[in-house]
Amino acid sequence: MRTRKTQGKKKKTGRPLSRRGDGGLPAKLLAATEEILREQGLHKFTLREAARRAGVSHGAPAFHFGDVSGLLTAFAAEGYDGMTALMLKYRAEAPKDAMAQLVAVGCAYVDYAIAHRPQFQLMFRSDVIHLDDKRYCETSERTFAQLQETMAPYLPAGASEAEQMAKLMLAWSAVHGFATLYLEKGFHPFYGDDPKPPVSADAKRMLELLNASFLR
Amino acid sequence: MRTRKTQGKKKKTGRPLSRRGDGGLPAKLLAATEEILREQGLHKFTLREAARRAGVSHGAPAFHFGDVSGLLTAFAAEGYDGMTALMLKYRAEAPKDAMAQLVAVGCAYVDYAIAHRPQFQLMFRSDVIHLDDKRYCETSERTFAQLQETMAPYLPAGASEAEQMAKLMLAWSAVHGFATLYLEKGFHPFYGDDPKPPVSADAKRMLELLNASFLR
DNA sequence: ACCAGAACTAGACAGTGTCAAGTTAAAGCG
DNA sequence: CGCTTTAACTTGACACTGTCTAGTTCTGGT
Repeated sequence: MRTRKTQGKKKKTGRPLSRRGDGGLPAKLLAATEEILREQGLHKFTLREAARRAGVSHGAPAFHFGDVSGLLTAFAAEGYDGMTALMLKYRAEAPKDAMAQLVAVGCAYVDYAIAHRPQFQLMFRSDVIHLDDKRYCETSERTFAQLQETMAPYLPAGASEAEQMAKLMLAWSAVHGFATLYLEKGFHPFYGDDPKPPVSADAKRMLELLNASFLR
Repeated sequence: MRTRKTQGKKKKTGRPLSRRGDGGLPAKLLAATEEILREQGLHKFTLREAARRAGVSHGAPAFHFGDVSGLLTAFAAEGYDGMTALMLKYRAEAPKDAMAQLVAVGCAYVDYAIAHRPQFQLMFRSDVIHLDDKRYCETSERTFAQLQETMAPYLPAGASEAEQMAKLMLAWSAVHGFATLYLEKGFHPFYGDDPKPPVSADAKRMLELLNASFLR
């Protein structure tokens, strides 16, 4: 009730922003958020530090995002967008058969998680995010839709909707669980303890295994 | 470096604890932690509030846990212990065949996560926990060992160690991912949106499906 | 020329984690 | 018994936080 967003930024002339800005303080704040999260982690993230890095006063973020959760929610939503984009990219580069498409989506999921670790973690941190945020819901559903779409060929047409949903959830669970454990527990099953191996290859082999043994 | 724990509490007579206590301020603090997390969630958890609920001054927790992360780490370690205990319980109640034992472990994993939601979430929140804490590592490894043990019959003896590890990880990923998404995203695949159905049944059906389609 | 409103700034407040120093009471020892 | 040590706290201080409220400045529209 306090997010004074007034209305959209689609007036002809664009908003003026006092003197300095080129128009994008929200964008700057989101960039600062990423910086801080990457450097210090979520527990050391601070609204005021974000404002500092964006070069504005400590009260400025509240105007655009209302809340510290508001800023983080927006950042998480950006994450879903990025992940969806990566899924589409991988799919476009992959062969058109069902298996390759599904692997592409799974790889994008894991790769994005690894490349944007704190953002990915934030995307599922329900205690710090406004789960009912409109943009957050939309972007998150769009990501899920990709998974659903590429899983479709593997869902038996005869089965009940519940059974199909379950299988879909299981696939998502496997990919999500892998990404999570990879990040939070430092698993590198195929390459031992070496911390910086081709992580993407890790994900790919995991997904191949998933396909080989799970999808019939 | 500041956790003045001095040495163990195993002197003959037991420590005196000024006047009030029956000996267990750490235990009280952990109980208070659980209470707060359950009521308010992690983002509203406060060392001082924990101290308040335990009836001590705001500086007291630092003496036993050094740090806010120290307290949370201890609480997370307790969580691994509880989960291990639940696994053993379910396994004891289940038939002795490999499949039933594995299902028991998986069920315990998910059931524990649902029954102790904030604790489970904390157990994997690497940014807020001291990952190198001794007790945390021990308990966490003990939990993992249960999974490894019950998965053993399903790991092909001929395969390389890496391949076995991968399969183990995949199973863990599936169970962990399911629990996580269940909690963070509110999935109830088998019962629609009804928020309070027999959650345990949800988990069981998911695991049956996992067994049926993943484990050959 | 004027006004409404967007996009901030500046100040204040209660509450936080951490630290240093002080306090209390029991344990150990002669 | 008196004396010292030490575990287990308490108290007070500090810098910093999120949020609120009240200005301030600048702009486009009329």
